[in-house]
Amino acid sequence: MKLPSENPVRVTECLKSLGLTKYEARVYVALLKVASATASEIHEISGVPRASVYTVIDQLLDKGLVSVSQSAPKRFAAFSPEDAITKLMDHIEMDAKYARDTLSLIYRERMRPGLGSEELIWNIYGIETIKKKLTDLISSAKHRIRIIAHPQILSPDVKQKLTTMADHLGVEIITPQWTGEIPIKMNVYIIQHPEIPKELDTAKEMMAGGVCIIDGRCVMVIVGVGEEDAVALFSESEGFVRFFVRYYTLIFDWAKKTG
Amino acid sequence: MKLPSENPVRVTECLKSLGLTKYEARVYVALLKVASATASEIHEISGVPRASVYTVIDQLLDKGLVSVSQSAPKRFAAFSPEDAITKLMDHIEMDAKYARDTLSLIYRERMRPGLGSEELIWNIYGIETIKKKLTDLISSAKHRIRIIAHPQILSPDVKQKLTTMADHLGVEIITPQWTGEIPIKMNVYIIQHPEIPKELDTAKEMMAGGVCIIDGRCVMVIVGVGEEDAVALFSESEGFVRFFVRYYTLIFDWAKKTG
DNA sequence: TAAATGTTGTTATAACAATAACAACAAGTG
DNA sequence: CACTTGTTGTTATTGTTATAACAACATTTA
Repeated sequence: MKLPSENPVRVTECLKSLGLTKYEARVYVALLKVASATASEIHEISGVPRASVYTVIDQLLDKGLVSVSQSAPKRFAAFSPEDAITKLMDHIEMDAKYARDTLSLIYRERMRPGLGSEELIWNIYGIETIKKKLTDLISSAKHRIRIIAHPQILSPDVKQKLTTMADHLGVEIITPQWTGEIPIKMNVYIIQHPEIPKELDTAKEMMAGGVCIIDGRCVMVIVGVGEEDAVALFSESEGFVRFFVRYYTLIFDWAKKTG
Repeated sequence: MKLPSENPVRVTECLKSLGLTKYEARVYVALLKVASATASEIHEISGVPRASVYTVIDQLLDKGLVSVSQSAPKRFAAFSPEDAITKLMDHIEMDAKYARDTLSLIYRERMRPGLGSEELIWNIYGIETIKKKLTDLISSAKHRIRIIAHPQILSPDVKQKLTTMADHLGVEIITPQWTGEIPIKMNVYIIQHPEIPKELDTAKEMMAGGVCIIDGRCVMVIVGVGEEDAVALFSESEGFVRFFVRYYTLIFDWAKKTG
């Protein structure tokens, strides 16, 4: 298989996630390199077995990615990548729309919004999912937002949402670092090297991520913030919330005393 | 499997084309119906074997579509369809972008643009592909566009493109029907019930679709126009073009005579 | 020219990989 | 004890990949 120096495996994998099989992807890519080709030539360029090329071409014809000339021997040609990718994506987007519409109906009909039972503690994995959830939580606040946060957690989206919310409810943030201007209506406490009181030693690693308390109603605790190990806990459980409100209050008082 | 009355198979198929397996789709849909559920409850709602639910949930966790509470027994909950579908689509769109960029480089490096050898006659399948190709051809005209077309072929896109091109080159259209206003610079000949001269009887079915001649350089002949049997022929072959230029001229002269 | 060789298109079979489906077991709970 | 939970392993199914075989036709060779 003679593909150029861009990563052939990666482009094949990408085409696979657009709905092509490995052979379809390889044949399509091979045809992009030439004006037209016979099945044997496609076999030589792509490495797909010659006898299989015919079946694969039929599939690509069905998908509208290639065209055939009924010459002897038959010759085949690819439509442009722009057209082909657009065509594949249009189909996927239609499926996505149907799924979204149908599933949203189901989701709205269920008993209760949110993550479920109040007494449970939920694990949320993945830094993007965590940030998304955090932004959603901030948006849902009605009275007060209290945050202890490592700067990595304070993404532009999160900061922007906090700034917006600070216009009509209390927002307090304790962080070792804040880049940019502090919005007028927000209370930001910057602590460069927070020393945690000894009695809270067991919660020391909590400072690596953050604690976000919304309305004294729910809490999100961000424990790991790496790309692969990003984990957050979320709960509406009274006990859980109480623990972290106390924790926050302690840190907050201590932060006010030291700076 | 107790899914509601929307087509459960269809939504599962749509989720599969977004990258989920059948079991993943079923579990995710099941979780959308409840605030949270244990593995046994998921099994009862979705029909996925209880022992398999655990593996499937792990996969959905990796994909960020669900969340877990480490209670006893564990409970699981779904993120909203909007978030989930967006997440899946973002990933697919990244793949599409990479594929598009990479393949476009390849495509531009090949020897010759277009559908290939001039002497070949290319089959193009699918009404949307045909319309797209037709629009592209119209765009590529340099001197003159001559069309015999059934109204079904004259989609808004095609008409718009023709109107644009008519501003700086000759556009002639013979059609049994034209909806809307005829653009000033375009020559449109409307023939309500075209009677084809006897000697052209063999080409009678050609009138069902159309013939588009670009610059006397290439021709596209649309033969079938149904959703399933839409086929067009395209060629830059001199002989092919000559035949259809003659055919067009005959029809054109005859159309001018009969009004 | 006939025979040998090569090419094309089609069909069938085998192998492989991923998913679906099922079975079994240990530990914990009521 | 029966039931539930979580885990692991095996089997069955399906779709894709890979290979083999053959007939018909085209080209080359002797």
